[in-house]
Amino acid sequence: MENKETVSKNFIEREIDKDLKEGVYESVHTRFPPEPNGYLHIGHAKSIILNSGIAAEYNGLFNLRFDDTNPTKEKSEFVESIKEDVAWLGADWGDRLFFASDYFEKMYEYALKLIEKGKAYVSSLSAEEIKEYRGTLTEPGRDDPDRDRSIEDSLRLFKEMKDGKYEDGKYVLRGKIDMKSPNMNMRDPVIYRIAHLSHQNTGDKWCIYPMYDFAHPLEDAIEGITHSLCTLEFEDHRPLYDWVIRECEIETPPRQIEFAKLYLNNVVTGKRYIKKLVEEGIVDGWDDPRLVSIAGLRRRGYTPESIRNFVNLCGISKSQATAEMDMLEYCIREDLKPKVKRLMAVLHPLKLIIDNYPEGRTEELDAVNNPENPELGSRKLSFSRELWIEREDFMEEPPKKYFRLFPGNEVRLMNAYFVKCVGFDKDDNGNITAVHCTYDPLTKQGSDFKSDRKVKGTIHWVNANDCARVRVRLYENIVDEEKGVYDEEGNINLNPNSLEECTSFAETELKEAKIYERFQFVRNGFFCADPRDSRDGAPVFNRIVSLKSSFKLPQEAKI
RNA sequence: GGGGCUAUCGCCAAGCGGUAAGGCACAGCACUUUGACUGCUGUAUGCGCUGGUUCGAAUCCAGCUAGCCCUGCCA
Repeated sequence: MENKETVSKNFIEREIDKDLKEGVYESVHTRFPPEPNGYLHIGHAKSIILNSGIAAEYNGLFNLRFDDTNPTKEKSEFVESIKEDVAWLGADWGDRLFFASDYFEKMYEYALKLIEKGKAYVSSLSAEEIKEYRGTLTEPGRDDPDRDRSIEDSLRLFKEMKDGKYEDGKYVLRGKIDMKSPNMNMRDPVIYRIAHLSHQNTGDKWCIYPMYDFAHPLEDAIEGITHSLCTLEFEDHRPLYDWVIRECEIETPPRQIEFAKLYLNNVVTGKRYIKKLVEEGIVDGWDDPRLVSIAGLRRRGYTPESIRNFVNLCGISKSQATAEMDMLEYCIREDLKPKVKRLMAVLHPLKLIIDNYPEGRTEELDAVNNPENPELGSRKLSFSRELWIEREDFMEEPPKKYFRLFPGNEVRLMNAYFVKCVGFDKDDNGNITAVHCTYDPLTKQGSDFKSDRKVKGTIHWVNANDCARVRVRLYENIVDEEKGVYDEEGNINLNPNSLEECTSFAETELKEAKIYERFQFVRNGFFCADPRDSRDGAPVFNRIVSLKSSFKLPQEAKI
């Protein structure tokens, strides 16, 4: 179900075509370089799918590389979760799983080379002083007092930094470029810093670590990356990227191309905010189904195909894009439509009594699992005098154009009979407790019953005497749509109704639902069971997407 | 006297000098054993603004305006 009909190429593909045509590169090699400091979210999915997709499209290679050059933020626990998510999305890195930290030795040698060429020097300025010397956006910076330190001195000092002779912050290695550059990144960027910390991959072997701007181009070069695709905020870094490549005299220079990040409307994506939600126990964790982390989407029931399709649908450009949830939901609907069984269940039950159906009698009915896909087979349904139907499928006083059950009206019970409402029971509080109807045996499903009797509504039901009790979690938007995601103080607007768990009834088949197996049930949703959401061994179903309904109840109508 | 990038329908997005693709969303009709799905129809005389070049401009030029990013020993 991939949208392979790429009518026109995106701007990155056009650039690559040009490079290939001009012989700049002979083949294509891309990479996804996450820092292992957190969980992946929908935004990362775009990069993963773009990078791996480009490689596949051009018969090239794709690497997964952990950009672990800062031990203060990285943890190995994230490495596994990232690998899992990338693999789940279908990106294939083959045997090319790398760690930037594996190149520390080579990077160190390149740094030595820069010092020897007079292109880098050891600075003894403090962090505050460096900031002060850097100038501002509108004022040029001033030269570092150590800028003209001799090559021999810098070499000695840098080696001593590496040997652990100095405490954190004492010295720093800086590239010698241009303190007056309008591009802040070019004002003698720090290239190496001292950090006496245990690294998740290299342990205590190093106490100096390269900065991103120095490390990243070298990582790309070492792996033979041709096209280094990253997000827009690195555009200003490209001159520095190219500077490193040039000064380190890389024979086959990789090329950095930037694209716009993907944001989703009305969802919380900021790591800081998600962390707060997790810490305050508002959500279960990083994989809470209400979040758009890859793990959350997976648990919520999204398929990798649906996410890939979504990313492709969004497209690649350089203008800031905020996609709507509707598009993501469309993609999961499209993907699941032909793949899942369509079972029945009722979320908010109301008793339906068929007055003219013999008491104690039970019959079996056949039901096709998915009319669009015969391969999914059929199942048996049990039918008897008392059923559960959806509360909103009955109205005492229906508004105009309501064509489900109301006194005097006839509807079809899906996969069963026509049924005509003949009355209803109310308790002392005026609540409807049961609906009475009569059925017409001639209208049994599958029979060749024909008549000019038109029935406009078809409703779902389950046998009250033989059905599964299931729990369903209904997810609403995690934020208040009216107010937007954040208020003026930066607090998240939480919708208190973002999660509703209700006890419902479903076909018995759902009781033994396999993990991650998806069903389409009740007139309004796709559902998915996740092992973490099980209660007493029974699966809890998550409603992941609403189907569209063109009938909206009037506001004042009561159900 | 900062620099870089972006600007085409409510949301994405094609277009690359020859007279505005497509998808999502929305609306209407038809069909229907899910008010779903499917099918058909409709939706920018307009491409941030103002000028200019041209037979012809969303596309080229000039000047504006708005938004995003950059002053980590983060990535």
